[in-house]
Amino acid sequence: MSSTKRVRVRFAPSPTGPLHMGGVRTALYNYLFARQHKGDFILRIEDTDSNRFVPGAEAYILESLRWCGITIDEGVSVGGPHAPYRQSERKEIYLKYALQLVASSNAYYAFDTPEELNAIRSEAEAAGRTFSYNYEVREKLPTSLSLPAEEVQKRIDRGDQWVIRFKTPENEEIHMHDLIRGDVTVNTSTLDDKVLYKSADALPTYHLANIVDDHLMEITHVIRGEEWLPSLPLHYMLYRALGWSDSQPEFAHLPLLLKPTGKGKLSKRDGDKMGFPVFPLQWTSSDGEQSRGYREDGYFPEAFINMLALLGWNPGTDQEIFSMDELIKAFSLERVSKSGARFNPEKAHWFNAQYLRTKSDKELAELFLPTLKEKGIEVPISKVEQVVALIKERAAFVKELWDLSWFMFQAPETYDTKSVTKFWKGENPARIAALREVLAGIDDFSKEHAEKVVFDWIVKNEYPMGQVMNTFRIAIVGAGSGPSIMDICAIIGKEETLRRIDNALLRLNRNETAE
RNA sequence: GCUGUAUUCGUCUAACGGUUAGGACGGUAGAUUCUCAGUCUACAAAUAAGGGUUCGAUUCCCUUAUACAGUACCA
Repeated sequence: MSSTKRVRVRFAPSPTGPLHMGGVRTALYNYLFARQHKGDFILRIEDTDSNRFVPGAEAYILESLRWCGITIDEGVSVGGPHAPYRQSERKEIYLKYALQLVASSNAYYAFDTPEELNAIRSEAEAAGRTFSYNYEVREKLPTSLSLPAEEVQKRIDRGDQWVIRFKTPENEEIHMHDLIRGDVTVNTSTLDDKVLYKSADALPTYHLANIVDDHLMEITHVIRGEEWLPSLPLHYMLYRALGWSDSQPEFAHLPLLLKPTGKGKLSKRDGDKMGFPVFPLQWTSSDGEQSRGYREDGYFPEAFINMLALLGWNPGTDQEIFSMDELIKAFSLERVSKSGARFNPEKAHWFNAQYLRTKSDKELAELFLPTLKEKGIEVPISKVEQVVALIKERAAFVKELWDLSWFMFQAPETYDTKSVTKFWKGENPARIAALREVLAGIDDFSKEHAEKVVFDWIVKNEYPMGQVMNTFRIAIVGAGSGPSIMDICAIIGKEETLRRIDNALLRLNRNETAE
């Protein structure tokens, strides 16, 4: 188990579309494992299915990893000693190994066409059976096991299409070990003879390419999604048949990410339906359909990563907020859960709020500036910092900052009807008019001082605090929300405070409300 | 169907045979003598079911149920 070999892991997505958050988590766990062991994190692109290739998908994967702070040591985009790292550019490597397997009787040629197989499958299905290409049928179908050698050669020479299938042994127990799940045993008779290589496009299938590349690239740990667990026996047999058992990597199969409600694993549709992103970055498919991304929705990459890390793994302590460096130190495959994790968008939201409040006022002010500019507001950055300091605990996203603080930058143009009918009545307007004169007499307009003066005045006159302050708030903000009223006044200044009161007095006493 | 994997509060999870089954998100209530938000405090909330093994099972074994995955010349 313990090896002195340098740890090398790989993330091997196939470029069939945008990388979904489950894929990002797989990449993250690989990355954390590599960093923790001072090993290498390799990015390999598994594009052996030419039919499913999607332009832009590879660039998307690269940009997603970059945004998340997952850096690639070796692989597509950075190169390395085992280049190329794109399987389509390695296609001439694989045939040799497929042939080697045929030569050692671990594989055989099969000449069935996809159409023929489909026909056999539907026929079996109609009869209530399932067709499996295995030890029971391989000698009855057109294969190099049933056909005479000359016939096989003739067909190949003639240019007939063929595939090479793995010759799965009959009735053998394969004992496997998984770092997360422990020991798993499977009987080979339940398996079928998987296609390893296809002449039609001169490309291997996933299984062969994966094993060959992992071996050639000296991968020591394969950390991948649970959907691969069923093919683990095949992979074990492949390593054995190729004579590579000694250097076979260790395996860890990660639990799946499930949708927030209902059945099944998280899918692209869920996000659109339930209002949260399933992709790290925004993605527009070829048919113009757009999917939102965590980045565009305003998530901080640190928050996204933190949330993802804890979905299926836990440190065994109560700590929940982790920087990437802390994750690298704390991560362990042993503490990865065995069962699927349902994704909870509310927790993602909470993580972002946590990260937002750890940002300095200066950082947040700078992030806020573009929005202000868009609204046509030109104010010194120092004022933006003051505002942000006051409201950052109320926000989860930078984009919420404006709704939380617009009244710090401009006077209300309308007044919330509900608040007005509740408070702008009786003696309240007259009290506000009187308060205006009190405020006009204050020189030190700091929150602390001005607030003391106002409160003293209210107490002295035996006014009801709530009535006065809420009415005051209507004049300043136009609605019943926001930070402490004197905090707002201190920021907008005395002059603006008085102006807003005058304006409210004028308009509200004429009965102008939001309607 | 078959094969495999899994199963603790609504959700993410802790407890590596002995705890009043812990924490977090979300929820509810109270406090914060100006609102909303926040914050603080409190509360509600779980071992899928049934058999074993054991002095003692969330923890080990078996059965059932349920969920998920795989069952492609896709990855």
